[in-house]
Amino acid sequence: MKVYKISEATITRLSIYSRFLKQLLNEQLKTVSSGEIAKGVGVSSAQVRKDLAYFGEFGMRGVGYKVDELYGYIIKILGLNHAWNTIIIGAGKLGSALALYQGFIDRGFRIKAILDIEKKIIGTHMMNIQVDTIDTLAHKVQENDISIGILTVPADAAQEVTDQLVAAGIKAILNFSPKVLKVPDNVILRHVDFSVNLEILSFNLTHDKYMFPFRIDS
Amino acid sequence: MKVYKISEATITRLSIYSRFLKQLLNEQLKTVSSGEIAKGVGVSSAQVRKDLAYFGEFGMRGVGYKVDELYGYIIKILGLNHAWNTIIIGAGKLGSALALYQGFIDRGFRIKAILDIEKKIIGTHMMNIQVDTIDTLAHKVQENDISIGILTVPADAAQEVTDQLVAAGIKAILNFSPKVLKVPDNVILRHVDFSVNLEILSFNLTHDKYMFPFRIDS
DNA sequence: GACTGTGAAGCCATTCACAGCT
DNA sequence: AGCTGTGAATGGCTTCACAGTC
Repeated sequence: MKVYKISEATITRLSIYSRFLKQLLNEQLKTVSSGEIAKGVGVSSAQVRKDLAYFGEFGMRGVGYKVDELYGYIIKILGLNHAWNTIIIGAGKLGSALALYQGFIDRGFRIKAILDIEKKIIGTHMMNIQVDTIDTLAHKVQENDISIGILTVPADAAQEVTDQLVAAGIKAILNFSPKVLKVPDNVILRHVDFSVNLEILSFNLTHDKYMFPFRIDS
Repeated sequence: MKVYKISEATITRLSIYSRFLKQLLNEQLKTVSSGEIAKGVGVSSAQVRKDLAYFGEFGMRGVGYKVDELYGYIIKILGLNHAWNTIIIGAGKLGSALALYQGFIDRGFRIKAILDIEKKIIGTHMMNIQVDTIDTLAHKVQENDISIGILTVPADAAQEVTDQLVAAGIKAILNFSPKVLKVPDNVILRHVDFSVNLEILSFNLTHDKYMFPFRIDS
């Protein structure tokens, strides 16, 4: 049996393809070629075909892919054919922005709890969820069968909250705090770092085209 | 003259190293080895040395790096030795979260304007900035010497606002909307996509360890 | 002895180019 | 003729391993 190692880049693109296909579905298109997908999302057509080929043969030679079928396959590959329960820790501006983010709901991510330590936030409502205290964390995770924790706490609280999530049996964490976190091997961790993204822009604005023609000290 | 192509991964790590070094500075540490940096941020020590070696010889064999010096070099490499003026388009929850984000201010990113189309938001204040209408965009960009646009508008408005930013002479865009944007070659574009990040977690939770042992249709 | 800087090797992802199917 | 699926080639990033320096 052939075993493929799928790169993160491939998964990222699959997610983008699926969003593009959804748009085509809304426009009632029946079939689409790898070249059209490529053009729509800004990659090469060979890349599109390679990405899909890891998972099966979804296309028809000479024709392309059936939009609805391909969309269904990718949703299944991404594991989005069922809902995921999530918990948000940190009910500040960012936490509430994420709680209200329509994109999550559209893709089957359900926010089952929002926690904070700030007394004046606790008890307020976001969507139809009441913000609760951090010490209910383990209870919430277990009671609601939560797989994914979304971290929007300040950097200095991030590792402690992470440890609590891990102890509560969380399976994956999406970290928005500007802090490198340590988790055990069996917990999946991703980091969305706003400052890093701006700093990459800063680097590119400063140096143009990623080329560094001489050493900084020369 | 040797010309290096610097990878985005290297730049990302430099940004992370600099944050770690700042922490060491606060702790009054004088020197640090590549191994200690590596441990602190979760990469290999060879990786740390390679990343730094693209830009110069900053270390002392047998000793390590002087923390304050190295921090200064990286800040300069990243182009953070001066301030960057930015504009936020979209004053919803996410836009205001970013406007108030301390991490941006700490690293020298100044928000000079916040725009929206919603009548009831326009005129309100965030930090000490008054939210203004979208049609002041070109004027704001030019008047305030703005290099970076931060996009937090809904997907269906994103390309139109992008075109306006480009026309106004923006140099770089950080896009938070779930939309693939087209910009000319001379404009730098980055995409922070919340849904994609959650969907990568979903994929990993579903398939474990990135291995795909059989085709989806087998 | 400790740690940097770096060429070489190894590994992984993307692109090429074409055989094969409709 | 058009488009997929894929082995081979290419290009790029990371790790290895060690000479060089303090």
